Amino acid sequence: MSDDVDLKPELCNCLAVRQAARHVSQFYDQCLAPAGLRTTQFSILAKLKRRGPMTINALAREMVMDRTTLGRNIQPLQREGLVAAVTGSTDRRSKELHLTAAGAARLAAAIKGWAKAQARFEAVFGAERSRELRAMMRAVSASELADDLAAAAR
Amino acid sequence: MSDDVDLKPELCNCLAVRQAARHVSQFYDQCLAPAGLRTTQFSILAKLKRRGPMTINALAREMVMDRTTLGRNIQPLQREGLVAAVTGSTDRRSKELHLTAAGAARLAAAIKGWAKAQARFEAVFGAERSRELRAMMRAVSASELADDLAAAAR
DNA sequence: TTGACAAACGTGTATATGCGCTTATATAGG
DNA sequence: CCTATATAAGCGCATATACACGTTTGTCAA
Repeated sequence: MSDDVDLKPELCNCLAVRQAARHVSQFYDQCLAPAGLRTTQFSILAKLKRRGPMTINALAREMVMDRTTLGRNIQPLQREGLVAAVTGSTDRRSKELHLTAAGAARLAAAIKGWAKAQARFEAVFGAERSRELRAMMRAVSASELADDLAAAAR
Repeated sequence: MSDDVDLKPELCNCLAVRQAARHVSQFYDQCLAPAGLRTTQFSILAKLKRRGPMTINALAREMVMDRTTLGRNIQPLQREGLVAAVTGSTDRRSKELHLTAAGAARLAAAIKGWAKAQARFEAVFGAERSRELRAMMRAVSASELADDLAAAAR
């Protein structure tokens, strides 16, 4: 054997998911651009709409996103007045993120673009296959990959 | 009906893939960190190893990545001498990316970490399911989502 | 030859991503 | 009450991502 491991990039699960994410993100971004939102921003507003006010930590967990990443992602939204961050009433360390009226309006305006992207995706990929894809992605997002790592470090 | 579209983030194909990509990337990044490489960097070196010297455009296409993104991603690799960029011999506009000896060495050192990540992923997710996942992701990456958009703009 | 067009790449700008470290606040134990 | 510890969030740093625009170079036809 020439190498320890035969280096076939097409076997890398990480690369596969990242490439797909780039491709899909570009498409959804194009569809949302007329409304002045990126996909990440749309997701944040949609979550807040559906779940109501949440702290940064809680929202970050739901988004499968680092806390500091979310903290930075809300900055453009705050600047535009789409999201308001208020100090928690019971815990003054925390900051509750609220969807503003302007935020709800922007979200409503963007839904057309999102629905278009979604429809196109399912037309190309198939509704059933799309369901399978989402289920698989959810399983990946929920998988506890790093547990082993922590154990090995001990 | 309350809304034009019922706003269920769990139906968004884009969000599902992005979240999975974040989660998996973090894990692979942790496994590659001891070798001093990010997953993107590892992918680039691996591609160059397997395919030989390539131009920025060609490599970007293969990575399902914007040309300018790749151009910036190779900067840290150039700085560390892992990749060399030389002006194309036949076309002086193009730049051929070459894996250096140091780059090959770094790649070899990182393969252990990658194999560990890969093994852990397949242990958690299953080998067969992982194959399906990669096939699905490749299909997504290859799908021509934006064609419609260009047609609609006409 | 030269001028129009296309292709390859770089730059400016903005957002996205996460790690390590720090600060402010809460909570439990003594 | 006060201290040790845990938790919420911010900041510095570096990389990742892509669009709009500009520059250089190649190509082809008049």
